[in-house]
Amino acid sequence: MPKTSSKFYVTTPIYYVNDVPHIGHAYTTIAADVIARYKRLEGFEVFFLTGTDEHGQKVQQAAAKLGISPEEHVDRLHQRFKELWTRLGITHSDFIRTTDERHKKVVREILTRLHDEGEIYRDSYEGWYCTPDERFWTEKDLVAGNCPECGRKVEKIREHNYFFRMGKHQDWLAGAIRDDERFIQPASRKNEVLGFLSRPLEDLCISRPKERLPWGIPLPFDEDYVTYVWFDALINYISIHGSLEEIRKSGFWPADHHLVGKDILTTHAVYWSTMLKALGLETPKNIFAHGWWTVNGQKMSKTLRNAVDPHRLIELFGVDVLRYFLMREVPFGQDGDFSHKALIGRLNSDLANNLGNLLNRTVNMMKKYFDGQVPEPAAKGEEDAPLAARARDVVAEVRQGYEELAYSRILAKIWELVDQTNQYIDKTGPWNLVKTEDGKKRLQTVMYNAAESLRTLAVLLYPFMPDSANSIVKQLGVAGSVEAMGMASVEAWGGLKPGGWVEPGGRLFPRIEDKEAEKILARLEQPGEAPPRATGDGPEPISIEDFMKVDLRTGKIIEAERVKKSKKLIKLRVDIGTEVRQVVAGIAEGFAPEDLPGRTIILVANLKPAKLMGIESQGMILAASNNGKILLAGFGEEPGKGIRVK
RNA sequence: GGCGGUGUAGCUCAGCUGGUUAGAGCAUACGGCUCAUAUCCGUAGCGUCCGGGGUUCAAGUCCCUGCACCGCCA
Repeated sequence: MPKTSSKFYVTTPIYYVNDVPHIGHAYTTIAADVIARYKRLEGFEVFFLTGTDEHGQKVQQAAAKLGISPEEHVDRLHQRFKELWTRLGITHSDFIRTTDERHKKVVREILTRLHDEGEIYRDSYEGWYCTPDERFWTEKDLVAGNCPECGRKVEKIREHNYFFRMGKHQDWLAGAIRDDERFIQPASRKNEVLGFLSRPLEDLCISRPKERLPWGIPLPFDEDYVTYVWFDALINYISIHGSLEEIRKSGFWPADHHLVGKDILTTHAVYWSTMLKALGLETPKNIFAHGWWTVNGQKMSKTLRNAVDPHRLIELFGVDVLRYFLMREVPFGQDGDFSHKALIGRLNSDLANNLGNLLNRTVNMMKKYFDGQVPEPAAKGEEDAPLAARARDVVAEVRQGYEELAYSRILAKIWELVDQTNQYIDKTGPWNLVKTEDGKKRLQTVMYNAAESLRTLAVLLYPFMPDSANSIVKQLGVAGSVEAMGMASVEAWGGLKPGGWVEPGGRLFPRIEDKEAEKILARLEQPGEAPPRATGDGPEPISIEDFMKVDLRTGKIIEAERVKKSKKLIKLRVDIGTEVRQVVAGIAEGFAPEDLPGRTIILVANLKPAKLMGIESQGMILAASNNGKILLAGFGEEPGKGIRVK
């Protein structure tokens, strides 16, 4: 593997602090940590940056809602991210906040320079402004002439702002993206960006009037404005290194990987690349857009987040198990589904049965047959060469896998060595070898090889499961850590020094037996406890416009059947006049399916369809439940089908 | 509506430039071992490779078309 540079720079996005960290944040950060740890094992000087994005309207609003200042809000929230990273064993080199003076200094430097060079100009534009929402909309955004967000009236405002000449970069950027396989990954996302660039690229508005939005970095050349939050935020990737001059000298630019969620790919691929170009800096070598996690097939909601709070998962399963699951379950770049069931499956079969048991049986036999000392290899056998060959092959493919950030594939590959080592033990049969003198000679080699294989595995697994990897080498009686051994130690077979004393350390990964799994699932996957509410006893007051966004319709139930394997759910077909909807309702504890057809109910007709137990539900019916008693909302008289309810 | 993608075993997916009996993991069934976390090893089954048409000596793999789902943009 030729090294082009001994320095390696990887980033996560800086996370927006209008929300507490959840599994999605953890995912990106773990992915970055894995590659960072791997590169360190390869001997690179690694810079790994994460941080928080603390300016902008939503932060200001979130703070206002809590009745505290933006400063106080971001101070509190950024801490939550730091805490989680510590807990997840994240080895970032620095943590940047966009409110750091060191960051603001570079933002100002960049703005001044681009302004001086004419890359930023002042202009006016007209738009439709929604005062309560404090948002601008274009003509096309408007819904029936009103604000698409809240439905209220908008007014036409003419406003001055500053613009970055982004449009002129369209052609070279499209070319660069098209011609460089590595620039934007995965390929499917690259095509989307090219699609975006196939229509005219406009200049970017990079300011907001301070009177409207004070929470941001003032423009150095016009104090009446603050910097648009994205323009401010993207600069974090270089502001960490100091001035523009220092960035060039640092050796950490261009970045090797910007890991981002698919939702912010365009911003990075287009805004950021053109900003860099205007500054005379290279574009990053790679921007990798990963997918999103659903939870049990559903989009993550606040309620569901409660069940997949990273802290809770760590408490239940441990850091390494969580890291392993997230990296293994889904190819990086694709969307995936998180479920506790799948996690427990991975834990029990991959980690406990295959890997954990391999370590355990090996260490145990070493104890039993050699008083706990790693033996010197003695008599060779035909089983040896294939094992070493497999190890060599796996190491090579793991290295290749990192080139593409193919985490899931890397882990699958590593498990080929796990499997082969279990097979090796099985074929050689140490428990038979121990019975004869010749056999004992052979046994020495067999046990040595099993241990060497595990040592190799520990090195390969370290980026994903650092604590477990170090526990493996410790149990094998290896002096020193995996960090100290590095990838160089697995290039050739036989790096393990005989003579070490094994230290049985108990189960590396305890299985979660069925009964316990059931308990965990029952507790977590049912909707369960409501999430804590920010304020008051009920939801906040809403306007009549808010309410009118809900399309309530009368409907007649024409069919009802129980959803298999569900206690609560009934699948309904509801006639709302214009069409028949399939609706899954959680009312089975109050109604028998046969009692439902013919009843007129109220349906939320414009609810986004969702899948419950794999069945699509196109709406929700209104019902009240109290202590297990469920009543359907309805009418004293027959209103007819498809009537709007308000 | 425009552009792109996906549809392969019960589940999740791999199958590069078309070529011998279509693969992996999990799940299921059976067998073996006993060092080990009732673990491990082996064997087996199951697939109209979404439907239809075409190109070819040969198609899961290429072309056309239909259906379903998804993504980006509008």
